[in-house]
Amino acid sequence: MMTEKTMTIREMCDAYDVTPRTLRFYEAKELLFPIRQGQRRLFTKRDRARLKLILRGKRFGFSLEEIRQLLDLYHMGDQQQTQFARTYEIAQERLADMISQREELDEAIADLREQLKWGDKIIASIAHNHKAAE
Amino acid sequence: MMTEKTMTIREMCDAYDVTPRTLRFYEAKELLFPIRQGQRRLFTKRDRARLKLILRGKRFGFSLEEIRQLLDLYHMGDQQQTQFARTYEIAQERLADMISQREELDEAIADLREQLKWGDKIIASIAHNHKAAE
DNA sequence: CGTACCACTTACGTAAACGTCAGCTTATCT
DNA sequence: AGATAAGCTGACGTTTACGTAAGTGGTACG
Repeated sequence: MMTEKTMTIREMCDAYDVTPRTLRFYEAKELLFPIRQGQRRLFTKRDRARLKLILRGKRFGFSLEEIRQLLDLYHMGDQQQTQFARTYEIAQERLADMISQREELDEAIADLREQLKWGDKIIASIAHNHKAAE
Repeated sequence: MMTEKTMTIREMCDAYDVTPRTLRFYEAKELLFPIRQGQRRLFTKRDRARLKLILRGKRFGFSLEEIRQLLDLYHMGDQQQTQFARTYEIAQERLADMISQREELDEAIADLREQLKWGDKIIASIAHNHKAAE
């Protein structure tokens, strides 16, 4: 049982391509909970997992507040079950969101592929001008 | 050939669930180009198509500026081909983005489904407490 | 022991994406 | 004509998600 490999703020920044400010900001917003060694922050495996989810959430256009709610679900080992039902609901909504988002994404990809095909034709017709053999 | 059914700003707001301010803002940012009848804006079919894409883009976490570039592609029937190559590149990048986002989304959905399964177990164990038959 | 480096806190600044309010037209109803 | 409603143009306010700078504290190195 390795005693929890922690990382400094700079290691985190390098590993996840974020700024120190960002990590401190996330801590202030209670998205991360690095432990302290004196003043210094030490990020645990748990923080790293959460950060990954945060960054992923952002790419999907979720706000940090929405992400925080999601994180509560992903973690809630120690939480009271009082609010469990509510969190569970939220999760199901999010799941539905994601699935419909995926459908939309599929559409968008198809659309864009169409456009590109159209673009290919144009390029071909332009290339036709200075058509050197081979 | 119906002479282009246009819509007022309010009709647009109702149809797409946005505020007037939002539509004016998008016009200012050159995302929409409603025609004018005196002062009033009249939104054409083209504007509606663009708005749909804008809203979709937002759900994917694109910025309005990124969306504007995408829109340029979707439309460019009248554009000069001078910058076509560049736009084409951008489109390909976006396509790649979307595809990788789609993969991530699959992952996220799978993860969340796992969590929910786990949640089901908890709910079951809670329900076990006040287990009234039927 | 000086200084170079990291990290920390506090605080003000900023870009994006609208919200909100005031004051002015224009069209419509009565 | 007066009132009501819809729309318009500034212009300033707000929230989110950080950036940036100023000043402080620990510590490792020559």
